[in-house]
Amino acid sequence: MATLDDVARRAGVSTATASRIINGSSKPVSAQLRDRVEAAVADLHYVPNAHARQLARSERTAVGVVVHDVSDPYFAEITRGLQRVATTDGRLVIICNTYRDPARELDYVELLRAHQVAAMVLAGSGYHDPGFARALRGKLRAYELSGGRVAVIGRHDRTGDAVVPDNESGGFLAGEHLYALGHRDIGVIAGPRNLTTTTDRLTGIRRAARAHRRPPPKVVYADFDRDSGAAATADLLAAHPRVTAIAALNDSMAVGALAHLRAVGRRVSVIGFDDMPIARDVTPALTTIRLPLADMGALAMSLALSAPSPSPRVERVPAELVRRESTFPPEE
Amino acid sequence: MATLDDVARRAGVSTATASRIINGSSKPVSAQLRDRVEAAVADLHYVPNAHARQLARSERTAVGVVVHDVSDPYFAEITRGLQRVATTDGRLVIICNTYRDPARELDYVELLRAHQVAAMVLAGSGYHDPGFARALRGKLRAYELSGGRVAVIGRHDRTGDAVVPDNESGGFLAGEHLYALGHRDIGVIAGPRNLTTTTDRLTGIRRAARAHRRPPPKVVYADFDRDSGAAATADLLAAHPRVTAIAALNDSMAVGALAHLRAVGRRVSVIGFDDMPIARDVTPALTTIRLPLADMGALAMSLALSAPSPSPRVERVPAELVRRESTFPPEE
DNA sequence: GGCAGCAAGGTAAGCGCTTTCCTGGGAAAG
DNA sequence: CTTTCCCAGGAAAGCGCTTACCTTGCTGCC
Repeated sequence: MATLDDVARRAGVSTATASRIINGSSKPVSAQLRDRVEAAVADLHYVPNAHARQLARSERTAVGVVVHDVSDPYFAEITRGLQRVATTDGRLVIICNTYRDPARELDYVELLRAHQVAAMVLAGSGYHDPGFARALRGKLRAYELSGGRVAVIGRHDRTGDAVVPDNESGGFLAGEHLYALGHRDIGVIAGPRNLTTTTDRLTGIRRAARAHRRPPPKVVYADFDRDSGAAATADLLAAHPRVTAIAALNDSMAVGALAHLRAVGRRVSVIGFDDMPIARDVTPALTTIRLPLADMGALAMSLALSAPSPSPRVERVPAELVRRESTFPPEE
Repeated sequence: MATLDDVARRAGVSTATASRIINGSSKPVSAQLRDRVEAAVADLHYVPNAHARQLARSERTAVGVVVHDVSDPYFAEITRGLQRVATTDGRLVIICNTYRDPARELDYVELLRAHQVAAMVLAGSGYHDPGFARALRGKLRAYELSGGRVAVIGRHDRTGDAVVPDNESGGFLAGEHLYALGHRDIGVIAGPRNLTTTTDRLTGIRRAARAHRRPPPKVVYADFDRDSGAAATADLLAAHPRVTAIAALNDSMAVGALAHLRAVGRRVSVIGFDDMPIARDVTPALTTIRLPLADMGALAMSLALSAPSPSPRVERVPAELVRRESTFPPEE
C-alpha cells in the first residue's frame, strides 16, 4: 500500500507539503508542486490510511449503530432514517447486529468505543434485566465521559438522549379499536417477555380492557417474527377458542397470524403494530398501529450528532391507528 | 479517553508489559503485575484505541460491504448472509449504501480502502456504463494490489471472485411458466435499464418467447420498488390491454402490480423474482423465481475471506421456480 | 543598504499502540 | 564460587499521518 512517504518522495517534496496538498490545507503551495503531488497521488493510486489519519488528528468521524438485526424490516426502517442523517453529515456508519444477545450488545458498545466513533445509537435493546442494564449503563457512561455521544431508541433504563415511541398508548389504541368494534374476548400475540417493547404495548392493551370493563386479554408469547406469530396464533386459538380478535404486538407476527388464519379458514380480526411496508400488501390489508420508524431513526441520529445538552432530551413519538381491512366487528 | 500509558502508569509498569497483558501475549508475566494491570484497566474503563492498534500491527480486521440499500429486502437478505459469515470470523462489518449512485459507489470503495478493510463485497452494482466500469475496475485493482480481497455478487464487468445468480435462466423460467400456462401476450415490468440484473432477466424472458414462437413481450421500465411497479402496471395495461400475464423482474414490483390489479379489479397473472419473505404472504401468494439470497451473501463473504486463488472463482447460483397462486391460465 | 515581514517549504514531534531488542537478576550447571 | 542461561520486564523504534514551529530567500520600506 502506497504511503504518504512514497507520494512525497515521488513528487520530490516533504511529507508535510504532500499532506497539505492532499488535504487542501489553507497554507499556500506553488502550483508546480501541487501538480507534481497530484500526479504522484494518481500514479500510485494513493489513498490516505484512515487509521493513521484518525490517530493524528484525533477527531472522531464514524458513527455506530447497534440494532437487533438490520434485515428485520422494523430495524431496516429505523436504520434507513439513521443513515440518511449520518451520511448527510458525511459520516461513515458502522452497523452492529446483536440478534438480541445482551452479551453481544455489550461487546459491540465496547468495540465502537474502541473505534472512536463520534456517536452511537442503540435501538431495540430494552431488556428487563437489571444486570445487563447496569453493565450497559456503565459502558455508555465511560464512553460519554470520553466525549462520545449516545442516543437510544425505545425505553432504556438510563437517563440520556432518547427517542421513545409511545408503546403504551399504541397498545391502548389497539385494544380500544378492538373493543370499540364490539369484541369481548381478545387475544394478544406478544413478543419476547423481557423486552420493554412487549411489556409496554401489553400494558396499553390491558388498560383498554379495563376501560371497557372487560377481562384481561389472553396473552401468548412469541418472538416478534412471522413464523413464531403463526405458531402462537395456533396455540392461542386452541387454548381460547372464543377469541374473536387478535392483537399482535408487531406486524411480522400479525402477518403470521393472518397466514395461520387463512390456512385454517377462520375469520378473526387481527391488528398489528408498527405499520411496516408489508402491512398494506397482505390480504386482508393489515389494520395496525403506526410508528414513524424512519423518522425515529433520523431523530435519534440527529440527537446523537447535535451538541450535547446539559439535560437529557427525550423525544416522545406518538403512535397512530391505521384502519385497514383486517379488523371488523365480531361475527355472530 | 484513557490510554495505554495511563494504564501502565497507574499499574506502575511499562506500556510494553501492559500491552502484553491486555493482549494476552504469549510472553510470561508475573501474576502480580497481571492483577495490577487488570485492575487499572477496570478502574479506568480502558479500551484500546482501535486505530492505533490497527496502525501498529498493520493487520486488516474489518470488512466492507457495499450495496444499494440495506433496508431493501433483497439486499437485507444478502447482507444477512454476509454478516453471518463475517461475524463468525470475528470481523467488524462496515455497510455502505450507494442508493444506486455510481459516484457514491466509487467513493465508498475508496473509503473502504482507506479504512484498510481486509475484504470487500459489492452487490447490486452491475451498471451498463463503460466509464463507471473502468473506474471501478481501476479502484478495485489498486485495492487488490495492496493485498485487499474483493468479491462481487451479480455480473460485473471484471474478472475476479464472484457469485452470480443465473438471472438469464431465471427469466427464461418465468417466461416458460407463463407461456406454458397458455398465455400469449405477456408484459414485463422491468427494473432500471442500466442494470445487468434487468437486462439479463429480460433476455431470459425473451428467449422463452422465441422458444414458444410468441412475439416479444411488452416491456415497461420501473425502479425495482413497489410503487414504481404499481405505476408501471397501470401504464402497461393502458398501453396493452390484451396482456393476460405480467412478469415483474423482482418481488417488490410484483407486489405493486398485485396491488394495482386489486385496486382496479382485474385478474391478471403475476410472477415475481427473488422470492423475498413477503412473497408468500401477499394475496394471491406470489409465484416467483427463487434466488437463495442469504446463501449468496454468505458465499460471497466466504470467497472474499478465503485465501486468494490464482484464477478467479465464479460461483453460479441457479434460479428456481416457486409456484404459488398468482399465476393461472388466461381466462377467456 | 539594512531590516522587517512574508511566502513557501521543510523538520520533527507527536497520536496510541505493538514488538523487537536489550538488560538485570536469578537459577541451574560446572 | 563462577559461568551460562533463561526469564521477567523495560526502552525505544516504528506504523502513517498531521501540524506546530523553523528555515530560507524574497520583496518592500525607511
